[in-house]
Amino acid sequence: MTEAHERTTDVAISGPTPSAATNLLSGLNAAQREAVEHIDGPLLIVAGPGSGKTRVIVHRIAYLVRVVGVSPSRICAVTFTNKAAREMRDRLGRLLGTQAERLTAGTFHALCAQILRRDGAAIGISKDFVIYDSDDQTSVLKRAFDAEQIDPKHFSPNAVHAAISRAKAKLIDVETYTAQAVAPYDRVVARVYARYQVMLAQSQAVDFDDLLFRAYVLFRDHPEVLEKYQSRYQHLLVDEFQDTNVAQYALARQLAGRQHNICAVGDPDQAIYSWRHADVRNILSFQRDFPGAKVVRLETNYRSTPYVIQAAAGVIAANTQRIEKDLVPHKTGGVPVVITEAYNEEEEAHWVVREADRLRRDEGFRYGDCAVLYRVNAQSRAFEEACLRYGLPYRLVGAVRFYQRKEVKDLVSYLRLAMNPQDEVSLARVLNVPPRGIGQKSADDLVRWARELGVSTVEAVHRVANLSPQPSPRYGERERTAPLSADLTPSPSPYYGEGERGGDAIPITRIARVPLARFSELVRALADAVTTVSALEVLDLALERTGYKEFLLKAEEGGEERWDNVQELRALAAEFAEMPPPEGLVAFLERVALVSDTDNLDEAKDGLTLITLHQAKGLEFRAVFLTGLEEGLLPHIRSMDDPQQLEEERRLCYVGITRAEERLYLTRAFRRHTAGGSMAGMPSRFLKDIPVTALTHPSTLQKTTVPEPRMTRRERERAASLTPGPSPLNVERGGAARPAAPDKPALRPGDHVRHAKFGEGVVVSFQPSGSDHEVTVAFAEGGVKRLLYSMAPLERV
DNA sequence: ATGTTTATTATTTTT
DNA sequence: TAATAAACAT
Repeated sequence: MTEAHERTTDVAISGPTPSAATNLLSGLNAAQREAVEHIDGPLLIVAGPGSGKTRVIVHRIAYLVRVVGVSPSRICAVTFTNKAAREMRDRLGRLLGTQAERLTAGTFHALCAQILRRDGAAIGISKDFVIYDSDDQTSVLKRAFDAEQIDPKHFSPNAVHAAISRAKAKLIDVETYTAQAVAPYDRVVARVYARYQVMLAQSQAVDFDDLLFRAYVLFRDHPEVLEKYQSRYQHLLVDEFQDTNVAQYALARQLAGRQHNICAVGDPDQAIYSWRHADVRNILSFQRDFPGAKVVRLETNYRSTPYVIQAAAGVIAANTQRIEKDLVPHKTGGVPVVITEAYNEEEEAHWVVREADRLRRDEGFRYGDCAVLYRVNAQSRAFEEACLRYGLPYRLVGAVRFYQRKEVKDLVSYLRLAMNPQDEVSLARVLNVPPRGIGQKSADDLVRWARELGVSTVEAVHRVANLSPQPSPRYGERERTAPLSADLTPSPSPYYGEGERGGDAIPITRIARVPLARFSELVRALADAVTTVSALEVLDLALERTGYKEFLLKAEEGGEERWDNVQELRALAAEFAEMPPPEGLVAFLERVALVSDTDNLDEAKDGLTLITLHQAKGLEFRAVFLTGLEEGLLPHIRSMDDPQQLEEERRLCYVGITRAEERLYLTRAFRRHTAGGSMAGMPSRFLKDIPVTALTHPSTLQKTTVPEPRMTRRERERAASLTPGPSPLNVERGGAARPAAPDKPALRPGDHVRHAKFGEGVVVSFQPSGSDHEVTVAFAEGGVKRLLYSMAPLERV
């Protein structure tokens, strides 16, 4: 590559910079430079939080391209989320321009889907295979239990599912599993596993785990295919390496080939997905499997203040199974970490929301600079309610996932069915949606009949439809028919057999024939459309022919909103309109299956972010509220009896703390509503590992003291009863309870008010609530709202 | 085929 | 407790 060419493609160079190399290395510290400049052979980057990891990755790729002369199309970067892949490409685009588009960047799953789509035929995978998500998996599993006559009350389907998933993540196939299964429980799992795989094959489906497993098998059994990819990708990069599983690591090794140009980036202290079979030991294996690997440690933290770093270091240092790693703060100054206790989760939420509002008002923060982190999704509720009450905007991440919504799944199922009518899960889902007179009874009969004939369910649908060339106009009329088996040639089913054979003939006359005939027509029409029109048009055809819009809007419960979701899906489908008929739909379905909701976090909107600790990985915020620091919640009760899991909880806490750039608040509730009652929880053990020096600041009134975890529950109760006064809400704001907003006159029911956001309304009630007043207002538009008097932007009209 | 009652079960969830 | 699924009755 010539110097002149580099100049023209590099948007980052604008001055008289001597060369691409100097330019790409400037502004990097010594360790970062070392990582960027390493070209040949294995490289392991151990990158602490906020150490400029992404910057190093992006610069290293740019360096390979611009200085070493590697074509971007010969570099493969594997990330853990689609969002991370997109970010990487975007940032690379700023260094390389349009060239960056030729880089392969994606998740392991997306990459494997692509490989299997292209070369899966070698191991018997159809080009039209469908990807089953966890809901789909559950429904297959249910049928597998049924077929194996295993009582789901006896063996938890969830546990069996987890066992199968774990096996796949460890590259254990059905045969091996069966051979190893000795204990009665394992034998049950083995049976279900076998049946489950057969059912997936029958539907031409693969699940998430299969994407990895099958790609591995393809490479293992077909060296010529592997060779193709090995020679294409000269350089391989794996991000978030600490959270890869055995299958993913095996794939990485296969792809790295003999050249061993593999760069793994990770941080063992941030390994938080072992429950999804990630194995931190991959980091240790890396150095064994790639002897002579260069190891670079990035330990300078550019994100957080020294106070935050101190707190983080204190927490993580208590882990025993750990490679010591220092975090050196680059920033100076800052504000101490605040620890606070609220009486219950409601007050915890109020306190947090108020403080976030104060940061915005007094300290130049935006709501979007603040995030509330919690261990379990259930905690989000209190914060959501508090935000609503204060009229504070918020962004709730990943609560109801877009692609899990009923309406979206329904329509996606129609598209999948259009593409691949063998897809049993999708067929079962849409058979009677919207209701078309095919009830549970008819559906069951249909499926039983299909089994008996050894054909797929769609095939059975078509056959039923053909039974009556001129469908009787009156549905439900029972007529005698000629024996069905005569022209239907039953054949022994490879999947269902024995038990069902020789039983009574299925009373096919009772099957809702007319609706089935119409459904058969619909499936045919959709299947035809697949090859002739775009994904969007297929979707619109499905919408039109099913009357889905009317169905949604009629089914009241938030029909409008659900229709909006459909529109959103249409918008996504429109993005694939350019592609020729079958590929567009395939690509669309793949995107739907492999894209997570976190990707759609709307960063444009200003609002307090409510997010789980797991989802917060990789993000950063100026102010972080790490909530629910109680024994049983963080660490979670289900992790408390296992030292390994306990260490993971600690890492989770560490991840949370290190999201903070400037402000860190650690909150807990003395009492919390949990399953069936209210429990007083002890302060989290992690709190006592936070050095006092991170908490104290001479000029701050630190009302809350460092927690005393050794106090018994009784003592706590007593202590609480002795101080019934001000809630922590007021503690920070002057120490004593004070009447809320004394400058405002009280409101009375019947008063007319105007709210900044909700418009005009009438006061319904005005009642004291703690140190404040709760105002209930009926707004002309926007319904009845409960607001906190001191907070709500209300004025009397 | 639909609404009503009872039963069940409740970590995290990048794909 | 509370949310949802399955079973049940209408």
